[in-house]
Amino acid sequence: MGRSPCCDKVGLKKGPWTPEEDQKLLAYIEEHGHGSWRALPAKAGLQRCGKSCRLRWTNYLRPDIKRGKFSLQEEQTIIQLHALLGNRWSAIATHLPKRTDNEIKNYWNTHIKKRLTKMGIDPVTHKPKNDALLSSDGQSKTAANLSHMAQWESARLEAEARLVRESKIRSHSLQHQLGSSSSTFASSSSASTSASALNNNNKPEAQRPPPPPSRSSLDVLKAWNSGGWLESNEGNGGIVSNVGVSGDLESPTSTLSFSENAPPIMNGIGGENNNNNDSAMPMIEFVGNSGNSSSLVKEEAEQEWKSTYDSSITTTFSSGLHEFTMNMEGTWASESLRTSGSHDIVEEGFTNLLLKTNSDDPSLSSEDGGESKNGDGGGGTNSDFYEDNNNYWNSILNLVNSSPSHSPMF
DNA sequence: AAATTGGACAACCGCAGGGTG
DNA sequence: CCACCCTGCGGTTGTCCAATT
Repeated sequence: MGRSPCCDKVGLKKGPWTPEEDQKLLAYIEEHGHGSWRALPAKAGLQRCGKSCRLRWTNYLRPDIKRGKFSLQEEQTIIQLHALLGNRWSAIATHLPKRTDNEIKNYWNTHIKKRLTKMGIDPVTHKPKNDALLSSDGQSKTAANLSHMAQWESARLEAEARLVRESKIRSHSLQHQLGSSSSTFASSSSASTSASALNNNNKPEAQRPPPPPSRSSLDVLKAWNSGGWLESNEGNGGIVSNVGVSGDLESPTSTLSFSENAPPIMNGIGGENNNNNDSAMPMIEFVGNSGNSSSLVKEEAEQEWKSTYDSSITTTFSSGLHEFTMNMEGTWASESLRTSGSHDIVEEGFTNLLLKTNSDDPSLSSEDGGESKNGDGGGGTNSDFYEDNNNYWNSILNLVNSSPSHSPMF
C-alpha cells in the first residue's frame, strides 16, 4: 500500500502538545483551514507530522468539542449505541454531538466497560456472561435479533455514509461546473471566518453530522432493500426480524428505520445538551445536563423512561417497504416481569440499574442511597439478575424505538 | 514525605480503503 | 493496473496526577 512514513521522520516532535503548538495550529487552521494535513505542519511552523496535527485538531482543538464529564444521559446513549453498533466509535460519536470518538472510546474503556463487567454483562456482546442460563427461554433469541439488527444497522450506516459522500461529490462537481473558484482550503474566503463555520467545513466527513435524510437517499435505500424480506415470526409472537430471502440474514442493506408514529421521546428538556439544536443532525437527546442537578435529571429521565416503556409495549419497526412489529409481550422480557409483578422494576429503568449495581462507583454515585429494592444486600438473586438484564435490553429497545424516524441512525 | 498504585485521558500506531496521477 | 497519497478508524501506549500505602 505504500504507506508513508509519517512520524518516522527524524526531527519531528512526538508526545504531548504544548500551548504554543496548539496556538500555532489553531491560528493556522482558523486562517487557512487545514487543507492537506501533510503539508500543514510545515506551513504552520510545527515540528509535527500531519497526522499528529489532525488528531490534535479533531480530538482536542476543534471549537465544537465539549469537554468534561459525561452526563448520565450521554452514558446511556453510549451504552445503547454500543449495544447496537459495537466498537464503532465514530458512528457512536455522530450521535453524541461535541464528543469525539476518541473521548467516547476512552470513556467506554475506563468507565462503562468495567461497570458492565461488574454487572455480569459482557461489554462486548451486551449479553449476560452466563448466557447458557438464558437459552431455555427466548432471551438469547432476542439478543440474537438485536445483534442482527446491529449488523444491519452497521451496513445501513455505511450505505448512508456512501450516499453522503456521493452527494457531496455531486454537489462539488456541480459547483465546479458552475464556475466556482473557491479554494480547496476550507474557509479561506475570509480571515474572519468563525471557528464554528470553519469547523463545519473542515470536519472529516465521517464525523460530520449526517444531513437530514433526503427523500432520494431513503428511496435508494429502499430500492436496495427491495431484494425481498421475509417477515419471520420468531415463535412466541416475538420479535419479527428482517431476514433475507434465503433467510440467513445475508443482505447487508438493511434500511431499518422506525415508525413515524413512534412518540418523539427523549427530547432534551433542559441543560446544555440542548444547545445542539443548531446542528442539522437529528439526534437522540436526553434529559438534563452534565452538571450538578443529577437528582432532578435522573427523576426526569426516569419519567422519560417510564413513558417510553408504557407507550411502547408494542414496538413498531418500519423498514421502508415493510413494517414489522415487535410485540414486547412475547419476548423474554415480559414473562418474568409479569409473573413477578415487578412492573416498577421495569419503570426503574436503565439509569437505576446501573446506579444500583454500582453504587460503590464514586464517579456515578447513586443519590437514592444505593439500597437494593429487594433488600438482598445488592448481591442479587438470579431473578434479579434476569430482571436487570431485561431492563438493560429493554432500554436498548426503547432507544431503538424512540429514535425519530428521521434519525440518521435508524 | 517519599514511593507506589491506579485512573483518566491524550496521543500514537498501524491497518484499511478511497482517490489520484 | 499500479504506486502512492491521504484520511478515517480502532486498538494500544504513554503521561500526568491524585489517592493510597
